[in-house]
Amino acid sequence: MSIDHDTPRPALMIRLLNVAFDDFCDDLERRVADTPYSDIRVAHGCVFGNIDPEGTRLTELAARARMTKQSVGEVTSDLEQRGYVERVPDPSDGRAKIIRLTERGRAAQALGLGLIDEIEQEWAERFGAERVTALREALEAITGERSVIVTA
Amino acid sequence: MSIDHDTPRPALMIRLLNVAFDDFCDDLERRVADTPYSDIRVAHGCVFGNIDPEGTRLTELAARARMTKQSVGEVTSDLEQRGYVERVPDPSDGRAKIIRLTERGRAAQALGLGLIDEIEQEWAERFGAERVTALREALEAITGERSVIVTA
DNA sequence: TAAACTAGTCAGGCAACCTTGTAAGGCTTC
DNA sequence: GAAGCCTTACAAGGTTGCCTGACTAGTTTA
Repeated sequence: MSIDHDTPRPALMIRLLNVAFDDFCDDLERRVADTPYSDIRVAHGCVFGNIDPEGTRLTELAARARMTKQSVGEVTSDLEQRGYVERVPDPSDGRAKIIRLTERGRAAQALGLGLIDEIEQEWAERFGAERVTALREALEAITGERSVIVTA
Repeated sequence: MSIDHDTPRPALMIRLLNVAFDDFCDDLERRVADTPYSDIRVAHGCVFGNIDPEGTRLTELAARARMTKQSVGEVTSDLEQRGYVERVPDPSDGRAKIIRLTERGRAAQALGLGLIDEIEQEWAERFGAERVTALREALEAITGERSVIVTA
């Protein structure tokens, strides 16, 4: 098996996805660094991006984030220590704890989600709104992630 | 600052990109595992995906992969040990070495690139060709990665 | 009320990156 | 043609962000 090296090859899809995601993360990181919450890293997103307003259990967070409980637990401890979340016992189950945003955590979350939307907005301005809409539509179809229903 | 929790929120763009990329990697990993090159991991792609047919210097590979020379050097050593690439001295520069695919490496590369295209193809069948075309078009525009010109 | 299950934590590990430092070969400039 | 600076690669060691496995404590089921 060999490859034709004379015809220019379209970029590999895996690379396109990788670069796009990477660029997004870098951009987000830079923006977060310019806020009062500069100690937050992209990895913290597994909590901020999946937690319900009334709080969420670790197991549930992990499932949503597609990560292990241990990993999310670590991130949670870090956020707890920094004052962004707190663990309170779940009244309905003695084993469980509810992870809940603190006031500071809520502010940071709102700001972070805003920055994420801001970047998408800027992509639309720079590269065309239809293009970014099509991107979103395709990604939603492929990943099966339509919308996050966060009900209070 | 606070968030409206009653209106369902569209999925975050960063999550869409993350999940899509992750799914792609997982799929690729599974497919590679069913080939004679099952010892290849996605991280090896920084070499396979950026190397020229006549070979490429470490520094150049690192630049294309957007990684440090050290990281790519590690991956290269690993691939070298497994017999996929070899380091030969660059005749035009005594300091440099050219990283070149072995016969086995070329076969693995061809197979891997084929699998990547195969996944994109299947996405097109499952989710609609126009959708995947639009996805590719948008990603190319956003990342600035139009095509890989690999000339022999 | 014992067995089976579930929630969370602790301990340990590993891949994939990074930074810093060193050595050797090349280019430049006087 | 030697001094000084850049470039190429490598070596050592560290960090991040995940993972698996083993365990404790509480809950549900038979």
